[in-house]
Amino acid sequence: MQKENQKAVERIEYELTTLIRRAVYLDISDKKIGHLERSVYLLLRHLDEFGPSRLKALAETFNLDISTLSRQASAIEAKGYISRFSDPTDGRVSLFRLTDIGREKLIIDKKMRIERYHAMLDNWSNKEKEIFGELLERMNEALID
Amino acid sequence: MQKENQKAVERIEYELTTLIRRAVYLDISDKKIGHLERSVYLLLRHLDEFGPSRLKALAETFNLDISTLSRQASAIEAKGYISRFSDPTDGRVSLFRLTDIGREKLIIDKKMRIERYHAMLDNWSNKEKEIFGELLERMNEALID
DNA sequence: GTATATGTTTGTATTATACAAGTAAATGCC
DNA sequence: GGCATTTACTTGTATAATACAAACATATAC
Repeated sequence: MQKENQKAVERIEYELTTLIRRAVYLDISDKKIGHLERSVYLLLRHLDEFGPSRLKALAETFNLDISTLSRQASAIEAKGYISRFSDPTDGRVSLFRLTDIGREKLIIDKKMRIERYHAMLDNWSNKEKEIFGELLERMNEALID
Repeated sequence: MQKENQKAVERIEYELTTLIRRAVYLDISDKKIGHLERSVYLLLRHLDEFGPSRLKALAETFNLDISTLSRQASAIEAKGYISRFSDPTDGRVSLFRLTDIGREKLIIDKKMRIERYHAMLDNWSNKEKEIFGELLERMNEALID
């Protein structure tokens, strides 16, 4: 029993490292989904889901340095996908929110991504998809220290 | 039914992007597992599993440019984890194989990684771990174009 | 009202990467 | 059997993402 368990965990370790390599590649390559870079997609999605946010919070969310987020956000702002406004209660803080264009871009890309997943998981049963989603979510919880 | 399916796929898309971000971070951060960088770990593991390999094949395996692999392999060679030998049937080809030190390092890191997964998945049943491994493998197959 | 703390931006260095040019070896053709 | 072409790899160069540190702006505490 312990041995079975051992094998299963080894398999998860193996498959996860492989998955990360392939999925990241897919995002970078020609076959990349949609128009938004991975980092942009994630940032827009976060703002869409959780509402306006400031740099420090975004940096924590994505486990990146604030300076990195500062540049990313400026670049995305320059593209017009997000806009900056001052926190009325604290003049130091820049808050970012999705623009209409940004939301539009996000919706388009999200749709394309989800369609690609639909196609990839074509031959999976609904039950399998549900279980996979659930286990991924639990894995993600486990990944937070 | 279709709607359920839709939701499940959306969840998979969401959880996978999150998982990639977190898992990659974990590899980079202080909490990183073992001593080997992600790229080194993957390369050593590949040589261990599939035997000696040449640059071109490694580049294809990892979806990276040959020049990138050339530098990576040289760096890993300089550390003494892999060694280079000439293909006896083709003088242009450099083949790489694990050294004893490299194998040792790989085993240590693999053990640490698997232990971490064990700890993270502590409260999963064996059945859940098995299913997750299986679904990840199928996902990986689906990710190949 | 000054010292300190906080939020962000900017300067700089590092790393991973791709693409292009160069080098060495093999293959093909006459 | 020697030259042209192809193949495998290395090296030069550019770019992008990142972290860390310094600078700057605003807020808070005493």
